[in-house]
Amino acid sequence: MGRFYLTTPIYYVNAAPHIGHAYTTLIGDAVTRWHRLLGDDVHFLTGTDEHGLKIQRAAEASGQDPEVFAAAVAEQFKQAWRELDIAYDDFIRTTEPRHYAGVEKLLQACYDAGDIELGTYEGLYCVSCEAYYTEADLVDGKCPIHARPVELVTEENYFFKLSRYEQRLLDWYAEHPGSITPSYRLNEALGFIRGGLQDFSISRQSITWGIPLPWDPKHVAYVWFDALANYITAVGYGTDPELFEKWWPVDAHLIGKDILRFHCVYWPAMLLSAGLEPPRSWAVNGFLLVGGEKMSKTALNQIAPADLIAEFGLDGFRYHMLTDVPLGPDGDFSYEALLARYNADLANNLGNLLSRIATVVGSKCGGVGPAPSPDSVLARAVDEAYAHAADAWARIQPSEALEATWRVIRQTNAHLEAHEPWKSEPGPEVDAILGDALEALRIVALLASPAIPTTAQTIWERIGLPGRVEDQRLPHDAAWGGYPGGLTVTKAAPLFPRK
RNA sequence: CGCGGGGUGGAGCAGUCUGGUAGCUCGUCGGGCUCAUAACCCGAAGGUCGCAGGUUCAAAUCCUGCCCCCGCCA
Repeated sequence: MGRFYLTTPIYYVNAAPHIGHAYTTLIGDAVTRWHRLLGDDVHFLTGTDEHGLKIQRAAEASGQDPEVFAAAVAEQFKQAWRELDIAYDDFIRTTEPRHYAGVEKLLQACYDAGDIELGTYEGLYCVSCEAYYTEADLVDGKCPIHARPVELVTEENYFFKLSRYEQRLLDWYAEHPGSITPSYRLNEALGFIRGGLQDFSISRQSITWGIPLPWDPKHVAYVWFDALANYITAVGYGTDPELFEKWWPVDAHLIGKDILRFHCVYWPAMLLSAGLEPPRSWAVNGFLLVGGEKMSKTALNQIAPADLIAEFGLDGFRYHMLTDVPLGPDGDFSYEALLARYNADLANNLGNLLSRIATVVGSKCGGVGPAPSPDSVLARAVDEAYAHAADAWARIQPSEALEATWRVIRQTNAHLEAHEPWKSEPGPEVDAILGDALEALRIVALLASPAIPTTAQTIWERIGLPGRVEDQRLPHDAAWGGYPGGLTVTKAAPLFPRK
């Protein structure tokens, strides 16, 4: 029991939500649901990043105020998360007053610490990246990422003196070696730091769509300084000291490998400068690939979660995303994998198990579920699965946790096969076997609920259990023997019809 | 010699740190069952663990060299 604060990146409102956003957000949702089951006081934060030149221009192009433009896209994200049953506790938008207040305080704190200084910057700037490039970076004189022309920009900027933090960051990571997972991402961050850190520009005069610097309002905060701060402004930095005291430092930032540098180098340095603690951990996931190919935003957008949900159900989609895409390496999304996973794990194993149990309980026990036997061989299987799953959830590895959980389902199918209760006359022996199966199913529903909350609740009710799965408490309610017996078991339509 | 990760039966992965009969899921084939969503259970085939050397009684695992793939380099 404790408190658990987890964040997703805040998503930039230049694009509508796509399956890549959904992937990261689903991991956060499942992991925080697990922590709620543990009884932790959970805070799950997501949100939108709404400032910057790209948004300013996109808004102008569509003839809208940036506020209106950003608000519309932010609403799309909220809608997408509703459709995926994302149980976030807070959704921060960088245009909110609380964020302005917090960013101003953070800027001022770093400025007062002497870590922000005025300088001049001239460089080749890509509007899409909101980043400067060197000649060597360019491909055919154009931005290597967007293949768009860069602009020569000269302006007076404020710089954050990141160069002063090289040793402090190395020292901090030496004391917190497990803070970045997978561990090779820590190596990347360390390699980057050891390579020498350069001060980075934190303000722009050329932009109006942003947060003005408190001591020099001609300048607007550079988008990364602004965006990263969301993790503290959302929990009261600058507005509610008591709240901030409760939640900071964050337990885990969920990030993509593309933003490792900003999150694991810039961000802790900014926090140290402001006298705040760095995050406790970062979990870095790879990109979502389609058919093994790195995909563009356009390709990402062509995969509509809504269509997949219509075909496979919300939990079918959630399960696939959490199972087939292990956190760390690049994941591969494919329709074929989704279909195979759905049929094998959800229809054939989990769904079919409930069906066969319900039928036999109906025929051999009059539809009343018996209690399990205390010394069932399944009890040990469940204990092992719980231990493994709990460990995996703690390491933010949903695929591993679910794999451990699904082992119980296979073992329960085998257990039924070994004793063939459908062949026996009703009696204590049959009751014990079916009680064991019902108990295994109860615990599976509980352990799988962070991934497939709706289905877990349905199973719970079909086997006659009262209340909500989400109100159970781990580890107590995952212990063998919790199914009381004497409950009505309902036979109904398959949970996951085969496709 | 920029830094780092990886190459294991058809596919995706574990095992490598702490050498000792190569494990898991899917797929394929055979059998069983017929309670169940043509589902479930059991069994089998299939790998010289990237290549070449070395250490050792014994190497996927340790050492050396090479090939290939990938990530990071503001």
